[in-house]
Amino acid sequence: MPQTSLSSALFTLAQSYRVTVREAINANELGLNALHVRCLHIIAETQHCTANDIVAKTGRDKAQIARLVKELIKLELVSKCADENDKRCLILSFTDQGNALFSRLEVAEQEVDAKLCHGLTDQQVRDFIAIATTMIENINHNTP
Amino acid sequence: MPQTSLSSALFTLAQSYRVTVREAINANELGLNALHVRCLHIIAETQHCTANDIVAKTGRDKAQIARLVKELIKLELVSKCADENDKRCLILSFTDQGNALFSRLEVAEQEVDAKLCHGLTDQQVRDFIAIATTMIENINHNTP
DNA sequence: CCCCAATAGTTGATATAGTCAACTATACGC
DNA sequence: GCGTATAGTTGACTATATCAACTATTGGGG
Repeated sequence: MPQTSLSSALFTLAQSYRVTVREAINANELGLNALHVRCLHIIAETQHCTANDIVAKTGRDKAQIARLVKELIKLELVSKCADENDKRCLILSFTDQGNALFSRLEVAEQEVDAKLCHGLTDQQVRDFIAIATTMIENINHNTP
Repeated sequence: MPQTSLSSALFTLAQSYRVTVREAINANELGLNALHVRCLHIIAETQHCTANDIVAKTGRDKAQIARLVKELIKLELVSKCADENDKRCLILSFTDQGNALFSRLEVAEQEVDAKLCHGLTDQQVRDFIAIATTMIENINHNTP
């Protein structure tokens, strides 16, 4: 069935994406969900990453992030250690296991992305991301 | 912060969208969530709409839809009545209240959409929807 | 130096959303 | 009529998300 409106396209896509990522991830027996994956990405790309950084970048509730991080630590993918200068800050970093898993994860993600972008040109994908980014900014900034 | 990858753009957008719709809807004191809204749209645009139609169009679990519809009925926005030819099918239609609310809803949605699309051309929005639709098809169909 | 507002993180309680499986009632082919 | 498929409902459960209260630390005035 064709999607006509912006809202239904977005909504359907988000739902489908969530399901697909979950399948891909379950298939890879990693035992993680899409938000775990986002956290891992953020930890990977943020030097000196704290829970608060994740909250800021995801826009999620800090309680949710706290529990998520706790799970990652219990899975021994991530470890935390207090910042020397500010002991309130707990810096998150990958364990060896975490690094290994993250590599596998990147492969799995590329597969999902490839599937998602099947039949689309690179330019279309770039445009899509650019427009999505604009929309995100529109939502976040113009909130009068 | 800039969104670079497809997955994070999608994920962030879906999240932001959900929050914004919820705000818009709460602000309008309608007491409905985004899925309620989708259901109302589907009921509006589908002649002879059944719960099953909603399941098909949303891809959600039928249990979830059953409960959602029950809520809409309790709110007296929608009524259901058995099909004469097939009494298993319960056809959903708006009550007068439902019609009135749906009109208000359309206005609220247009505002969200307008905000979302601020600074984008009509062509960009059309392209965006088209690409999103392709992605949805990619996910749903090529599932080998 | 000590108090205090601000910040980082944790936790409990609760709400919302999504999933699975079993069940009822009707319909249709044979 | 009988089995089977279909529409919808329900219960039990899991996962996600949110709110508010709490601890521990920090840095800045007085």
